[in-house]
Amino acid sequence: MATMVDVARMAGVSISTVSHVLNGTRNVEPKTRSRVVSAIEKTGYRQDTLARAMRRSKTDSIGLIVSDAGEPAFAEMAHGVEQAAADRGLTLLLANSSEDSDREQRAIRTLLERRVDGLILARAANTAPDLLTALKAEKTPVVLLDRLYSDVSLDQVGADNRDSMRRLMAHLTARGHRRFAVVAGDARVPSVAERLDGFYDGVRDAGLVGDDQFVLTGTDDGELREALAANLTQGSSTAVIACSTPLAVAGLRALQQAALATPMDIAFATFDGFTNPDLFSPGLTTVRQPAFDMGAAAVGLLMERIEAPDARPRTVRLHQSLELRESTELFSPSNLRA
Amino acid sequence: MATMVDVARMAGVSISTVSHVLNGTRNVEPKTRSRVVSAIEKTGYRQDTLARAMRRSKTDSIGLIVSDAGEPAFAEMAHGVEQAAADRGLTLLLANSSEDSDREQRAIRTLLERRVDGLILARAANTAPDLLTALKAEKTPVVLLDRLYSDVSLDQVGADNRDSMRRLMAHLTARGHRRFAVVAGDARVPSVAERLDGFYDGVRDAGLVGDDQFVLTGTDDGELREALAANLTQGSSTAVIACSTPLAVAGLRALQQAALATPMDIAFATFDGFTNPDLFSPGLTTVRQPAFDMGAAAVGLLMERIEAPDARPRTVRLHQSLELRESTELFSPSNLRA
DNA sequence: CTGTTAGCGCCTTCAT
DNA sequence: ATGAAGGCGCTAACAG
Repeated sequence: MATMVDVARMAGVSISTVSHVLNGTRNVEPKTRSRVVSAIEKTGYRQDTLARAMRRSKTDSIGLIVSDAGEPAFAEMAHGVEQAAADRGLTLLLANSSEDSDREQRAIRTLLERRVDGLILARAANTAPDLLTALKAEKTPVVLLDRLYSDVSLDQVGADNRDSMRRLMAHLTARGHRRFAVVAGDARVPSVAERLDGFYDGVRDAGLVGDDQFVLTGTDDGELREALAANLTQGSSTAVIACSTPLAVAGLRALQQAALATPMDIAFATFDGFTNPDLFSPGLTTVRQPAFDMGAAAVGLLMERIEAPDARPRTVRLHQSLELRESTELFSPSNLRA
Repeated sequence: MATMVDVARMAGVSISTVSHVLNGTRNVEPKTRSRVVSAIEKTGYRQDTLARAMRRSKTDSIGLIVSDAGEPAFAEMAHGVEQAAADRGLTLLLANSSEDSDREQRAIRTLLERRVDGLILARAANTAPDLLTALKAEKTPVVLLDRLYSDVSLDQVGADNRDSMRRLMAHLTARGHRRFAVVAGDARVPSVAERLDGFYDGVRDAGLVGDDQFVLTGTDDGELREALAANLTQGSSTAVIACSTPLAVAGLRALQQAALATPMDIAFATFDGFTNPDLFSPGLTTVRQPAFDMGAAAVGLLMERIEAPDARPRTVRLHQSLELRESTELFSPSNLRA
């Protein structure tokens, strides 16, 4: 592999001249420049990013750690991050913690050792709180993605989970629903907790009692499905809300298991469930997360943070759209009473 | 940030000793080692991967370029690559070409400049053939993923597309189907071409005529959908096969557009369509691609190539499972004739 | 407008 | 069992 020395020798100049035409960092006479350029082509020279990064102490790369690369929402966030990074000439280092705080810890360390210019973290569910404070102590800028904290002074990008759930609840309660089954999942995950807050907002808005509601939390999707099926079989709820893609799957299976048809027997809605909720029968009412844009926004905040390390940290929440479809439309409990 | 010099000074040893305890690369007396270890902890020293990589000319990282990070299949391959890489202590650099050969070119260059130890490429549809030969000239090992060549001496990991399609066809022709609509997409994509080959295999197996079949190729999903809807409205086909996730979406929409119900009016099958094809009504017959395993296998081949640069290139094809569901079961053309 | 030179932090051969 | 020192390829003063 040719180095700058080879180029310099062939062009009959010093390596600093080569460096400067490469980076456009000072004027060089047109004809020497062209000599250098043709020498670069002739030798097939390519910059060694490693040496360059070491010297400049800047790698032009960012790291992204997601908690579950298998979930469509995170895949799409990663997509957005990659795009926004590439647009800015940054390379993306991707790691997956698989919801495991140890793996997450290792990933953080690895990426930091690789001297990424910044780090975007969609943290695992069981991350120890002090990780964040440790992270703040690093000089590497960090942006939290999707899973936010209320009490941490870091840049964050999330969605308006609480408000979206409240809007969904307004829709459902307006149709007469009074008893809900919420398949929430891991309540340690902030986005889940936010959605639950929104749920109780909606319960209160409608003058209902929180204790009457069936809220399913836990990390074992199979157990959640069983518990939901049992609840549904008893006819305890008239509407089901699933809070993620895997839980939407679990929810639909529970409906099958309980032999209930949507929307005739029960209403069904999902948070961030499927990419094409309209293709289901019935079409699924869905709160859609702008995952791609969230990823892109995280890169934006990261860049701003790098520019201005001491600016006040910001939390950005993107709007989720509430898409109403047949799964919550055709049926309302009043039908039953009639 | 502490460096080895700081650690060495604090421990009262030379930096070479520090290096050797760090890498376990030669014996050091237990008590000096422990002095070094505690100095490392006290200083919070962390290895600088950049300097290390430069010196060893080995980055412990691999690059992955996918043609469309938005497609679930590629997201899942990326997931598999990440996992397999992390298991081996390798960091993943991810780039997305968005099916654009220029972006792909740039991504390759970028990753090569970052001196990845190896490169996995799911190439774009319109990649110039000479790119591959150029890539072969590089000393960096390359593995082709999903989109293979028959005439290139590189390691490759794909799926048994041709055979899978043939099996799907056997299933359909056994049920009496004679006229098919295949939503193929971009025929320049090798995996698509392989599936078409398998389709014609199946046509021949059943003693049918290829010219009677309706094969839709092209890059504009909207156009494909319209053309399919037109074909279906005329009742020209009794079974539809969609060759990718976006085309499965287009296909289902075309069915809606033509006001045809599956499986009563028409059979529908998809290659690599949705993650949970059983949740659709009716359940969708699907050839499922082992995307995660393909990604992992690519990392495996890459590692072997790095170990043995001169071994004979291999092409690995993973098995796709044919999942039969109601969308091709309940209806058969003989019903109509009866 | 161009060249010389000192490191960035680390690994590794060569001494001791 | 340990140290000294060269150099990986590059950028950025500092000199002319």
